[in-house]
Amino acid sequence: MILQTRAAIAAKADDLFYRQGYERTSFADIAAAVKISRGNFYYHFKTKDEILDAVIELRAERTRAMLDGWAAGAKTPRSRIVAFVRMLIDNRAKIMLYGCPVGTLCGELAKLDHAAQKGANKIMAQFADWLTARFVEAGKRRKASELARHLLARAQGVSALANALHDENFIRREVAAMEKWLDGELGVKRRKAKG
Amino acid sequence: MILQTRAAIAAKADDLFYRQGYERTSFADIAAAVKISRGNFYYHFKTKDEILDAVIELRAERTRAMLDGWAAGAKTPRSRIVAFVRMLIDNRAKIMLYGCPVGTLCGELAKLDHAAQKGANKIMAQFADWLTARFVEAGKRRKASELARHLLARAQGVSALANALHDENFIRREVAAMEKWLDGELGVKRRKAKG
DNA sequence: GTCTATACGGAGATAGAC
DNA sequence: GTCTATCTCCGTATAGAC
Repeated sequence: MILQTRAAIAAKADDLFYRQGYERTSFADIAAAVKISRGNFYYHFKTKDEILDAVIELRAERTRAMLDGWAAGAKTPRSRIVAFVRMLIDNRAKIMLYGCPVGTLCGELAKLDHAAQKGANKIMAQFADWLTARFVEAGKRRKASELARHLLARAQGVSALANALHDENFIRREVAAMEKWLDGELGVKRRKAKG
Repeated sequence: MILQTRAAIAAKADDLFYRQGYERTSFADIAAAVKISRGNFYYHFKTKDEILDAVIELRAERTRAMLDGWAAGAKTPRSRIVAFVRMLIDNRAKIMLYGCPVGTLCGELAKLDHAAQKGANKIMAQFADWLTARFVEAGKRRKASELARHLLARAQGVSALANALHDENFIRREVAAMEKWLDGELGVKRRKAKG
C-alpha cells in the first residue's frame, strides 16, 4: 500500500536524519532501514528534497500533537511550560548523543542554504508561539514573546552544551534553574524544589 | 613554501567548514578557494580528516588567543566575562547566517560520529574553563563551573535561536539579560544599562 | 508497487610529469 | 611544490521487467 510505504520511508528518514544528519544519510541508508530496494524508493519520492519535506511535515505534525497534549494534560500555564522544560530530561540520552532534533536540523539546513530551511525554522517557531501563548495565559501578555524566546533559547543551549560536554547533571541543574526562573517571572511562591 | 600553502588551506577550509559544514565542503571547494589544483592538495594533507584536524587546531589556537586577549584587555572579572557575552553582538551577522562556529561544528561531528569530535568538544571546553576561571577570580569559587556552563549554554542557545528565527533584536535583548544576570550573580550594583 | 540493472556525476584519493 | 590525468567508489536518479 502506497501510504504505508511512504509513511515508513518518512519515519525511517526522520530517525536517520536525526542521528546522522540530512547530508550524510543516503537513499541506500533509508532503503535498508525500510527494507525496500533503492529503485522502489523513487516510486514514492522523486528526490531527496521531497523526503526532507515529508520529514519536516511529519515533525511539524508530531510537534503540534505534543504541544496540544501538554496544553490539554496540564491545568496551569506554569505546569504546561514545565512540561516543555522537562522534555530535556525525558530526552536526555538522545540529546547528549545527537542534540535537539529541531535545533540541529535548523542548523544543518542553514549551512546547506537549503530550500527546506524555512520549514525547519517553522518548527522552531511552533515552540516559540506555543510558549508565547502560555505566557499570555499566565498574564504576561506584554513580555510573552520575549519570555518565550528566552526560555526556548535556554533549552537550545542546554541541548547544545549537553551534547558537547556529555554532562547529564548539567541538564538536570539547568532544568531546575529554568523552573526557578519561571516561578520568578510568573510571581509564583517558590516551593521546595524537586517534583 | 609548504607552511604558507598548508596554512592557506587550513584557513580556507576553516571558513568553508563554518559556512557550508564539514560534510558538504569538498576538496574541490577548498582547492578553488586556495587557488591550487586538487592534486597539489594531497601533498599537504593526505585525507580530509587531516584537514579537519588542522582546522580544529587552528580554531583552538585562535580561541586561546582570543580568550587571553579578553583576560588581558579587561581589568575586572566582570568586564572579562562581558567581553565574552558581547561576542554575540559583534558576530551577530554571521551567527544569524551560520550559527556559532563552535557549537555547529560540535553538533555536526556528533552526528557524523567523527573521530575529531573530541577535539571540537575541547574548544567548547576551552570556553567553559576560561569562564570558570573568571568566576573564580570574581570570588565565586564554589559555583564557578556551574555559572560558567550556565552562561555558555545561554550563549549557545542565543546563537541557535538567532540563526533559526533571524532575530537580531533578540540577540541584543539576551546579551543585556546575561549582563544583568551576571551583575546579580556577582553582587554588582546595577548601573544604568547600556555601554 | 516492487524489483534489478544501469546511467551519470562528483566525491576522495593516487601516479607520475614538470 | 605544483601540476594534469586518472582511478575507484558511492551518491542521486532513471529505465524497464515483473
